[in-house]
Amino acid sequence: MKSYHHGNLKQELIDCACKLCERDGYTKLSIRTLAKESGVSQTAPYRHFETKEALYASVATDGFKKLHRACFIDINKKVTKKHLVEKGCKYIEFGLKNANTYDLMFGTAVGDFSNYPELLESANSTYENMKSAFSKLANEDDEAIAFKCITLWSMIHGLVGILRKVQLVGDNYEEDIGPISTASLIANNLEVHLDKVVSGIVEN
Amino acid sequence: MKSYHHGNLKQELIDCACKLCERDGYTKLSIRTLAKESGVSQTAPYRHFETKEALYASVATDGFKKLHRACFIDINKKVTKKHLVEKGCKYIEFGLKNANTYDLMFGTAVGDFSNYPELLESANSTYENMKSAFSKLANEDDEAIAFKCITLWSMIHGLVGILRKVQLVGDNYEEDIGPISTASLIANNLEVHLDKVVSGIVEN
DNA sequence: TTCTAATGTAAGCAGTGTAAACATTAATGT
DNA sequence: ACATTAATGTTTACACTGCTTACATTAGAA
Repeated sequence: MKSYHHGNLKQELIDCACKLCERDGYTKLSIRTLAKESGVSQTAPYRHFETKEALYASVATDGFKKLHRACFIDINKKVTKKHLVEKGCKYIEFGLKNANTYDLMFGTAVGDFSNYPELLESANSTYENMKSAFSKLANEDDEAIAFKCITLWSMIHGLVGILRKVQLVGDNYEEDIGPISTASLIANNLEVHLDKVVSGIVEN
Repeated sequence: MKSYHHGNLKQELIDCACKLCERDGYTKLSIRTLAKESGVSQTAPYRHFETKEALYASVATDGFKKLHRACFIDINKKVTKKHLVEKGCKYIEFGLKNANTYDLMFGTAVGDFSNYPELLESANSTYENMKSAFSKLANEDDEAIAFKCITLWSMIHGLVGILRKVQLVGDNYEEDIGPISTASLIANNLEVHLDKVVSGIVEN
């Protein structure tokens, strides 16, 4: 016998949404199927998410938290260039392995983050950590550091987009040197590639 | 008196779709409103676009053609680093000023470009031109050049994404030096910023 | 001029986000 | 302990969507 109240619906909806968004892309997700999945009426989710965008925001928040965990640099220990390279790789890996969630995080599905404080906070945390890391690495004023952050962040973020777009997987780069094959090369030597990039940013 | 056949429906639909996609974002576009706009029945568009994705593909194709025009470097003349910087700026400007169209071009709304040959071709043309430009600039093997292309392209593409995400417009960067304000700084000094980036890529 | 392919329409299905009115239950204040 | 309220769930319904099917009109080739 099933009780009228679910008990933990909100979290279950989020978990389920995260899974489905990542599996099929967020465009395929419907509130109705989500409700069905949790064995609840079609409109029940609206008690926990005012709009579909709010649900997206929760999924994106979850994504940013995971990204943060993947890229976190411990500021209390000594920070080296290698840390930035390594965590940059982790970032890119996250973007490639969680492509659909990444779209939700950096696309336009959630319009204004400031409508969702938790999303805003989780989205900022990764950036803040990166900024702190650069601070520890070299003693510079805030502006210079922010500059470096945005430069590196752009590079990394752009690589995720481009590497995805050229659909590299399983490509044989020996036969044809073009954008696709080169993307494979980069993807398979991410660390080397990023090392160059980070060097260029750090040493300037 | 209106004739049964429209005469130029396909092109009119594309034009209208481009306009609406850019104005409201492609998610807001419906085939029905598009049909209404052209004074034609709801299902008429399906004679020209098998699916909505096909319509998106046409809009994206149009976008890539415009991008190509904005970034084209004449290969027959001498190519300099300055050209790359300048056209890089144009690229970013295009991405920022046509943000919604840009999403369609680089997002996942159109899944596999190879289903739309014209789209594939227009999408490649910019890249090919960039590759040629790098070739003229320095005599290197194809792999090295492709590497540089992807590096620059990623940087530029990433900047579009990041600059958009931090909503820089009208931001006062004197009061508070943080990520947003720095984005403004970069956006307002794109050429200087890109010059550094391109230098790093060219001279290595 | 006839036939056919291209292009248009009408009607309808299954699915969507979400609003409104109502039902049940958990939480709270006395 | 009990009444009240707020939270959470259901039902019903509206307006909208992409797309299919069957049919109508007409332009262009034979």
